[in-house]
Amino acid sequence: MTADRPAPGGRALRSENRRTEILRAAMEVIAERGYRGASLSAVAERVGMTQQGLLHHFPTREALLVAVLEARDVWDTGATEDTGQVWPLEMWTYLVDYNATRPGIVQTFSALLGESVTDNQAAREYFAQRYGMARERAAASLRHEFGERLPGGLTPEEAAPLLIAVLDGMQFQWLLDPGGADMSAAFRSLVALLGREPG
Amino acid sequence: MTADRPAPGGRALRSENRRTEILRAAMEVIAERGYRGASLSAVAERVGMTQQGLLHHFPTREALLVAVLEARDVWDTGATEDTGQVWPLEMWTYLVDYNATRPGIVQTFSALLGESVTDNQAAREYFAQRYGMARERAAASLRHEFGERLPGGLTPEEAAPLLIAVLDGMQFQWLLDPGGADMSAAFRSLVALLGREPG
DNA sequence: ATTATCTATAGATCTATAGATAATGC
DNA sequence: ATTATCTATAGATCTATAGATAATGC
Repeated sequence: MTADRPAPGGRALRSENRRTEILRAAMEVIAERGYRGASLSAVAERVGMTQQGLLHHFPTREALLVAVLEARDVWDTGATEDTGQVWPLEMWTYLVDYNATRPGIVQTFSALLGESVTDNQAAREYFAQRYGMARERAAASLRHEFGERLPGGLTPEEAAPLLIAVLDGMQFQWLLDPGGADMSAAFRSLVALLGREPG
Repeated sequence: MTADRPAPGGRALRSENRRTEILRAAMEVIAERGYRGASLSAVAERVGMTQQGLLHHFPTREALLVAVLEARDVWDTGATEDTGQVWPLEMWTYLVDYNATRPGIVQTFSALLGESVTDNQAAREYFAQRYGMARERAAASLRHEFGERLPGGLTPEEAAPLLIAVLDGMQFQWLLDPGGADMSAAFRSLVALLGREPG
């Protein structure tokens, strides 16, 4: 539908569109087979070109993976990153609800997370850095919302990893059994636990 | 050290030992490269045999994966499964502490969990069933420990997925940054949140 | 001229089958 | 006889390079 006719605009713009199509296809194939299983041919076929043609846009397979990871960063953290603003806790709830509407992308990144603990260096660095930032951001949100002391005597820094862990852990439970595990409800349960009289 | 001399016992016993060696090697290679990346040759080389020799013990690559998954079941759930006994909540804490002493195995199963959301049917079925059981078991533990009402008005069934999610989510954070994320501490924090006056 | 894409292909793998050989245990 | 293991090999892939061809835009 989109790729049939030549796109308008100059060469550079058309090439950019093509890259975007390839990235989308790569994410689909990674969701289905993981990065290890995502061959260049499989991605190329989905875009309607040859594997060698794909390598014109991404010179190596690794470059394609890195581009996928960077693409996620762009629309996931978006503008908030630069500004350094504190996310209200509500923003996290919104993020979970949003993720619940796009299982494909959640699946892509859950598969990549799994591979990041193996010898996939690009994925490992990406996720290691990402989690560091996520924990900091979560701690800031919790402090902003609840102050220095949370229930159970927890500090925001102690509770932050829990918040991130619940997000990730629930993604797996949900992907494996969408009817049996409710990401949004689980996250709200955690917020309910945290949003009480400190003690 | 162990594999150099012929093992004592009959043929069947020696074959069983061999299978065990192969399984251990397979888990190591899966930890390093994921299941997709774990070639029969790589596993065989680690045991000191050829890939074709390995296929004598496990007729297909898939059979080897299934055996790895079953092996985990044996010593993970062990005897508790059959008896149907309720785990005290302390048992979960003990499990986390134990896992913190064996990063290799945690890595193997985190990698497999990642692949389970892709088209790896054996892993998917294994983990889907495993999580169903884990949530039930967690709910029973929570009910036994805290009764019908937990803080935040949560029921044991609502809190159970959180407990499992924190276990899994923290494993990833810990594997990616052992110094920056403390699995045991995080789990204890969750227990602290749950073990308070219900409201 | 530059860019996008293709055909051809080298060089590495990978899984699995076929069949030979050596060692073991009744 | 049975079991464990090996050599040889078929048949599929996979990534990446080389070089040709067509289309685009200054």
